Amino acid sequence: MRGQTIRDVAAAAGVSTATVSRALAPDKAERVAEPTRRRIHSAVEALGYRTNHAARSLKTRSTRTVAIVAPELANDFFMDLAEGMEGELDAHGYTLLIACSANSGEEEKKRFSVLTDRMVDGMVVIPAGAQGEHLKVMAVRGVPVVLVDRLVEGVNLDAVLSDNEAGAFELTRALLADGYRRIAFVGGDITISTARERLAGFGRALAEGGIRPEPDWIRLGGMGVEDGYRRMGAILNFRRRPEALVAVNLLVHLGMERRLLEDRRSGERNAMVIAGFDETAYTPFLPACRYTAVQDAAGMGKQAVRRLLELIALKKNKGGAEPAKETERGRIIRLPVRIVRHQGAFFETPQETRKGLKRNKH
Amino acid sequence: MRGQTIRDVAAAAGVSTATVSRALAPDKAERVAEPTRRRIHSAVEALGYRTNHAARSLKTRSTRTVAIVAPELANDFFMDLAEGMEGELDAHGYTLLIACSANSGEEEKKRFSVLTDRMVDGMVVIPAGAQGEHLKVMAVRGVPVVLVDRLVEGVNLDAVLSDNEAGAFELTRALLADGYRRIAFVGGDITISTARERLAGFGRALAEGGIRPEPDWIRLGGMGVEDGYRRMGAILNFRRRPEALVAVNLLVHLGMERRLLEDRRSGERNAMVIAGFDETAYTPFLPACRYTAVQDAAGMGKQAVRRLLELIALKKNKGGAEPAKETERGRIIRLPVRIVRHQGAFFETPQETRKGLKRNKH
DNA sequence: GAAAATACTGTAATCGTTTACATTTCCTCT
DNA sequence: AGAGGAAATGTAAACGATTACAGTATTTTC
Repeated sequence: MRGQTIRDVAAAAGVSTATVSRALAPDKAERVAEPTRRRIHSAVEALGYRTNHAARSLKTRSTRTVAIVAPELANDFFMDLAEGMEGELDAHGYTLLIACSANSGEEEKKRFSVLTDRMVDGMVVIPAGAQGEHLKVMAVRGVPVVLVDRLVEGVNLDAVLSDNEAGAFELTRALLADGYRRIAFVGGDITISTARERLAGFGRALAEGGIRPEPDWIRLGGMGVEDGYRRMGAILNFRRRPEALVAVNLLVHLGMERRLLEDRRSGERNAMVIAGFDETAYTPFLPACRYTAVQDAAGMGKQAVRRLLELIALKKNKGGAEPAKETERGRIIRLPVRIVRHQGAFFETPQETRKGLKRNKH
Repeated sequence: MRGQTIRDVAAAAGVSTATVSRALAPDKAERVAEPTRRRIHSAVEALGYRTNHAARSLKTRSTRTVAIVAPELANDFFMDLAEGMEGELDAHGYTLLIACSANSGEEEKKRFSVLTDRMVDGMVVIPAGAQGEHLKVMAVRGVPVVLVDRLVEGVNLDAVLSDNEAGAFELTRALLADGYRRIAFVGGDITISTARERLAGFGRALAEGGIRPEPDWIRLGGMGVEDGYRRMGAILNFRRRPEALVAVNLLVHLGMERRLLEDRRSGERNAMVIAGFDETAYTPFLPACRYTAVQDAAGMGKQAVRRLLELIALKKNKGGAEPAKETERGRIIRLPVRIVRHQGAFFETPQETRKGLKRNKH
């Protein structure tokens, strides 16, 4: 069992190793006469031959492997993304390697070097921060990279993003359409492109609705659960509270809901509604959740992989001499988000819900 | 930049390639004189040499890569597991490959063959079903495999499991201690070891509490959200309802909560509480959730990797002639679960909660 | 019908390591 | 002092594929 080589197959099929190699090549439809090909394939079958990828990689300088580098693995968005990637990769005979940057640029850098050592053909990166010196290095070295979820300052790498601006815009507009006028924006690290875009969409919707944004109601800062929790706490202390809130992302949203839940447990009856990004199997249980802008994470993974495979092919053809023409770099693919309406768990009955709201119907 | 080989390093350091190779070997502390080693390392530094893993793998027949095969990627348990694995692997200079079996044994088999082709050194598998002919093949071929989460009939592979019996036992006992007497068990595909063990723990707790289980209240069948939803529907139609429910797993639990949420939306005020397995960031929002038995998924990943690395080392030493001595196979590691009490979101105030329950304090 | 193009196959060098075996040097021991 | 051994290093043959180049048979072209 140990060690059926291409030579054994060649012998069994009565051809040379070159022919076997050609008959078995994955992408290039090498010209091998049909009968020969059949003979080779049955020899392969009979001997149980399996091509040795290490040897192949050594020669071809490619591994048919791409990596995903994410700040953390335990994260809904990431999982869906990975699942989307895996599907698309598998269809092209590639395998997925995963690495976790633990939310640190330093760690991210280390992973990159390990991964390039392993000769991954390319990588999809969810950047850990807003900076990316190390990413620039990749770009220069000519390692195919596609960013996902957010952009990084100072490097023009290809990226697959959601249409964040439109998402936040639609979300806010939906709230406006429901009659809410006093709307706040919660959370968001403004150094991160995603947060900026979403805030921009929020602003545009307000403007379009003829509403002057209240400065106090734009509570920026942070992208984590804790941040949402704290910002919500601050808002609850306002004498003049907003009726509706747009959360910058899922984690912030979650923190906000947590805070509201506590408040409710201590007897308060707040009727604020939240519009946020992304949904999970648990969204129906979020007490205040009214709208979500759902990113197509799996689709993003698929697109990212497609683009990455393009880059890989491109590089192979150009022999890697130049680190990919600048003109072709920095392409950004935007995927639309889907707005979904929810019945927050607090709104037990439509009656209660309506009662709880102070709508200013216009 | 393209192609600094070990030969270049050898030349720069004034030694032979063999010495360089030895100085750079990862595990075996090959004997190389200290000054030479230093010279080599500075040459490596100076040239920016990076070892070519494809070449190394070709010679050593190992890739320092292990794979995780899971039924689906988008799953809380899996993510934590993967994160645990990744950490432990990284510490040993290994990388993680992920593959998705899409809940199909057929697909799982395919993945196995792709992975062994890629020469992963071993794999951690969350089995897709209860059968595992293909897994048996692995065992025979001598590919190191560690199962996680559940056992598979007819193969005695190593496995890392939670102490499911104890978990269900403690969960049920906690309910009993709270005064609940009418307790049901919901969901569970009895061909799956995990479900069997949990049901057994449930039964033992009832027995110990001197309670004769009501046959109608053991609603087996399925391990998914849909199953929980349906079973819960059936239970709600009983004339004689249980006061508390033990869910076989997180998905079933989730389905049950969904059903309850709907019921509540239509005006019902049910006061049933649920005890289930695993918790997520969303657990505080689950309306009826009173207790959870939390598996240490990350810990399981870590343990699985440890055992896997042991198996890999073992195999290397024995030269892979025999497919690992039977006596050493089939080791099972059980990790304890942690019982956590929750404030289901339905129980707005302790008063309401108490009112809602028909307790039979003894 | 000869030349040129085409289709298929073979020969053998090569990718960059590892490692068995050989060699050299330098102790240690009787 | 010479044998025996240990320690450090070197030599060179693999590992198992790919592919440039070359060769042969079969068409196509004019």
